[in-house]
Amino acid sequence: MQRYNPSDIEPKWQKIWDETGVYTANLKSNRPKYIAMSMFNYPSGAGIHIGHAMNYTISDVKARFKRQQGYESYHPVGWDAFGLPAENYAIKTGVSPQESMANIIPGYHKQYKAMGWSNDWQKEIATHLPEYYKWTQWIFSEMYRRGLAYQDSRMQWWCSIDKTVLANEQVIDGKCWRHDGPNDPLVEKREVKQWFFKITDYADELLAAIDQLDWSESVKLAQKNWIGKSVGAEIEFRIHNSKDTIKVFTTRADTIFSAALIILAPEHKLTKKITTIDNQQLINKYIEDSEHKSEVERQADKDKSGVFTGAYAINPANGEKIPIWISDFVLAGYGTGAIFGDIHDERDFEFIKKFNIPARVSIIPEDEQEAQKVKNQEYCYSSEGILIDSAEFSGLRSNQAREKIIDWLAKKKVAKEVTNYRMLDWSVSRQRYWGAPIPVINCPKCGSVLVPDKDLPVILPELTDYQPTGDGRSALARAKDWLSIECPQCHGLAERETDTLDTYIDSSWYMYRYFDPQNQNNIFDSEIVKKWEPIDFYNGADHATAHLLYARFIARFFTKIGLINEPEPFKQFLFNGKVTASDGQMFSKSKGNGVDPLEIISSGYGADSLRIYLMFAAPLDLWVKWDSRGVPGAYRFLNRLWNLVSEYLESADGQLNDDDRLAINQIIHPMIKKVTEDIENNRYNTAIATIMGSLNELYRIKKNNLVKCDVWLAALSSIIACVAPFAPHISEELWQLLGNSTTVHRDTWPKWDEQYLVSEEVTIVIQVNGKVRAEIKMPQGANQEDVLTVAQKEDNIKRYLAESSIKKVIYIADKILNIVVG
RNA sequence: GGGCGAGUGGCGGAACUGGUAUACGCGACGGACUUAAAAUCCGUUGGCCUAAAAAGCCUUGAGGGUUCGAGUCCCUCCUCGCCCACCA
Repeated sequence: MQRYNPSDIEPKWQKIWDETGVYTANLKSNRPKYIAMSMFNYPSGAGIHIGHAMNYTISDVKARFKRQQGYESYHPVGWDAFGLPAENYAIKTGVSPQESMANIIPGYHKQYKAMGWSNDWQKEIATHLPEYYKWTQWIFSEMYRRGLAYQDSRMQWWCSIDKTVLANEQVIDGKCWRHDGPNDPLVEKREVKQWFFKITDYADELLAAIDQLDWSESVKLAQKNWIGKSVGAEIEFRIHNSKDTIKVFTTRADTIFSAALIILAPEHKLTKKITTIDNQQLINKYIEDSEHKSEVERQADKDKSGVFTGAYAINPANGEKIPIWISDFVLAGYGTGAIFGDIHDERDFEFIKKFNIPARVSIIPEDEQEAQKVKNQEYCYSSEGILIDSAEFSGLRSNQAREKIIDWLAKKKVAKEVTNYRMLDWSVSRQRYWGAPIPVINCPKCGSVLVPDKDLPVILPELTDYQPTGDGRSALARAKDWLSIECPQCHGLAERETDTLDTYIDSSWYMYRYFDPQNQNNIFDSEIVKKWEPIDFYNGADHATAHLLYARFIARFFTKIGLINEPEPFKQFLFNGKVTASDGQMFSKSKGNGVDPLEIISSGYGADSLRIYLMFAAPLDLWVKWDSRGVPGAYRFLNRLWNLVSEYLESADGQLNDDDRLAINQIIHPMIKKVTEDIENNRYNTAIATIMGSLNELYRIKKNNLVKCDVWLAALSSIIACVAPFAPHISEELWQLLGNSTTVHRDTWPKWDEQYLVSEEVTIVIQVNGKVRAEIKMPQGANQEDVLTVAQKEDNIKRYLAESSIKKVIYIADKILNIVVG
């Protein structure tokens, strides 16, 4: 037989799989279903890199494993094609994004196939195609019709390079996520009219459902923090000599009696109105400064700054007159944009001390000495404690007083219980070209009017100039023919909306389109989706918060409108690690340290070796440092498997004695069990290690005893089937060489036989006082007395027992005998 | 600053609910094959002690504790990584 040469067999099988459609999922099958997928890819001119190889192999192994187990297993493929890179490329070169995508995507097909991923190409989707974004637009319309999409003017992050609005999560360390280099500018704030999805309506249920998810813990936590629920009270303060009132949000209503001042965010609506003439100049300057101050500067500048407005508020709890200040550490976007400051909060404490604002203490610890220090205001006491100087609430514990004080203020109609979320509504407008146009017509008479469903999709017109207009509108404002349209309501002259939808919308529902990619009349056939939902396995190394949260939101929305049944789209989510360069640095184009999977494949090692290496190097949730010697190591393993099968095929027919038969079975069956459980539990590295170990043991046995017989055939078949999810090409080749006429990739997963999991003879470790002193062989299931009797005959044990007496014996069946002597 | 996670050979990493620490792979060393090299195959490989073996001692970031027995549980400390970061 020939030597193992991946360059021959890999392309051969890829072609055959393509032609025979082994990986085409029958969505109407009666088999149990399984769908495994990784976050879909953004096609760029660079092609796939080693990180993609990692991500997609993880879900491919899962899909293949289930397919071999007899599931109708679906490993879908699609393209997250809308987004800025293709548009920026278009601006630079004049090549339309539509054309770039048409050029780029076929290259990805080749690369995906070269990696041996078992994608179902018949159901491929791409978000930039009108047949897809028609339904992205439809989702917007449905949201609008149900009151979950609205338009509002907001201060928004603005990237001066891309000339577009950014969502909060697209601002990283004060810079645009696409331009975060040292020379890139900081983001600015601009008032922009935006479309929003009311995700905050779902905040509570999105939060509540997190605990039940079978997801990586770190991601669950990130989601919780992102939603950021906090329960407290909104308390209303009258302004002295004015009819206006200021509402503040607090989670510590129990500290209200020590309120020393009110602090407003500089952007707060009342700031300018209440400022007294004497203070106007300073206040205006402060507001102006903080507008220009970037988020980075605000954060870097931990030192508290602020200006007194000259106005006073009345504490509704005790009638005290307290000053109103402004400071940029108070965030306009959270709560009411105003707080009451008191000595029991670290930040307020700092502020009060810095500006010498009179303050007093209302919570003290139980310890008398400490209480005295707190009363002397030596440090900030922000923990729970006992109330003092708090009228009828004095003496209560702070955690109990909290609710009582809110009730009391509520009766006076100056407070109510409120829940706040860190998460804001989802800004879905983008002033960019390369996205799904928002299906809205702006009519001078009727205002915003939805494009009727029958006119969807609103096709994105091709342009010659893709540069945003710079006035805040996308390049679509230049497409005059496209822009002007008759209003569907009054039939007067109107204009189309020039904003496009955030690409996170495209990716928040794509998993459902996979089940019915060609449907022209509906977003998808609910019956099919209800059969296939939820996604059984999902993985990725990015997007722990935004994408997953938005997908969960859309799934809940779909559930409410009856399209699907499962409010949670992803049953299991694995947040896998990334691959970095050997020095731990991220791969990047600018560093030129990238590793090209296709180069490794074509260098002769093949995709199978690359796949094995990536899955073997470390547990899936750890980051892997690329090691160029890893792939050759994986290749050696596959080569050993190849050579063993070759030798078997060239050997003569024969019989094995009972001992050898048993020995081989006792290698293979535990392996099957371990590999099955490990893949199930996403422990691919130990699954591969187990197969390697078994192969090594078979090598030890084969020396004199390799003959063509049922036991060897079964052993080799099992090992090939177990390798198949990781190394699909070599296993298919060897499978066929062993005489099979059907593929190894369907219905071939071996079962283990319990009788071979235990051996008749076991090794028992003999310890004296917890230290290993001997090993003895005993029949499986021997009792303590027998083991002890045999152990006492061991020379080394005798030495230890000679001078002391046995005080106690601990026996763990078939494992350990510990003799305690004194 | 807050939260989460992790520290195991020269390296990546194993170790089930406390029960033979270092599986598997890489690297290194020795041998076979070869004119030679690569590839392949066989063997050795935590440290100390030893010519070698046996026996023994030490070893899972540091220190302490619980236990017959601790990488695993508890306490204190150190280091690293990731995420969030003035959210009232």
